[in-house]
Amino acid sequence: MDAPWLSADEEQAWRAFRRLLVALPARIGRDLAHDSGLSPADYEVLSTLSEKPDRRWALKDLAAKMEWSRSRLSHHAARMQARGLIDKEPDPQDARGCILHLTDVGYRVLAEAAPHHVVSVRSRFLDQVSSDELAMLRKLSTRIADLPD
Amino acid sequence: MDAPWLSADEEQAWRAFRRLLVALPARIGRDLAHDSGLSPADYEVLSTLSEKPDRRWALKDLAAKMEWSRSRLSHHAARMQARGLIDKEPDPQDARGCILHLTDVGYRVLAEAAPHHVVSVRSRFLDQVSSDELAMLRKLSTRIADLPD
DNA sequence: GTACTTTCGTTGACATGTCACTGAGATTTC
DNA sequence: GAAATCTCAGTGACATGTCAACGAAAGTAC
Repeated sequence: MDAPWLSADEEQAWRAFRRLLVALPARIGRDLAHDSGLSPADYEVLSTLSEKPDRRWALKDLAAKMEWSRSRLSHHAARMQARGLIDKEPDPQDARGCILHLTDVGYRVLAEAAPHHVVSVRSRFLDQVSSDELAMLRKLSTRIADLPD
Repeated sequence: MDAPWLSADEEQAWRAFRRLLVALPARIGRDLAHDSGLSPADYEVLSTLSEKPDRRWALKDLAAKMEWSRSRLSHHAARMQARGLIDKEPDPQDARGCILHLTDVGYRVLAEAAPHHVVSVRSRFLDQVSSDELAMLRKLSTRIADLPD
């Protein structure tokens, strides 16, 4: 086939980057589970909920904010509710809706997890890149992630 | 808590990079499934197998090469075998062992998938970064991925 | 206000990956 | 060469995520 192909440089860069795409989240996720018993998904839900002053967020809005499907968040919220990390309230604005609320337990778990997680992100990622590299990576990440799906 | 925390720059860079970590594999994986009916894991197995002249690889060596657990590869190979993409042979060197072999069907599926996949990787990733950025990304990725687990 | 359409959260079936364990077969040690 | 140890592939239970449905409730058009 006279397919479009990758140059040696592109091939090696893509391979190296793919390794990073797999290894970095795996390592940070493992740290998180070890330190706090939370999955990366748990942490994302808890930390996003905690951003709102009343620790409440409509399911659909939280799903949109995290770029999750509503189905995924519905499943995950059910599991987190069973563990007491969040609870659900009816939405007074919309009888179909559902408000997720970070419980005190959830907040304490998050508060305990956060500093360990920051150490993990630092040691496994931030400490390894220069500020120039970090700035470039940020621009590049935003540019690519902002492309249409 | 007087926890170690992230600066605004670090925080934004980490957020942007996390978006990329999620979005890029998802998009390329969706393209792959749409174009070829293969998952990213399928593609990685097929393409790695195809690198050997005889299209054969011992399960443990293939798992090590791809940095997968043997359990994961065992499960995945069983599914791929059921679809006729690969088959399994006893290892003449080691009666515990298992040789995975890319079938003709698997090879054809890979050959059909590859050019589409290259287009996808190009349009969603390579075309979006300059050669300087790509070189930096490669160095940075290798440096981080090579850290101990 | 009544039908059509859209949105919301949930559900169930399914695919994938992890983990702990197993039995068969190598390898090492003495 | 027998016994202890390690390695290999496979397995089952489980957690997570996707997808296509669904019923209920809003929103829209007429």
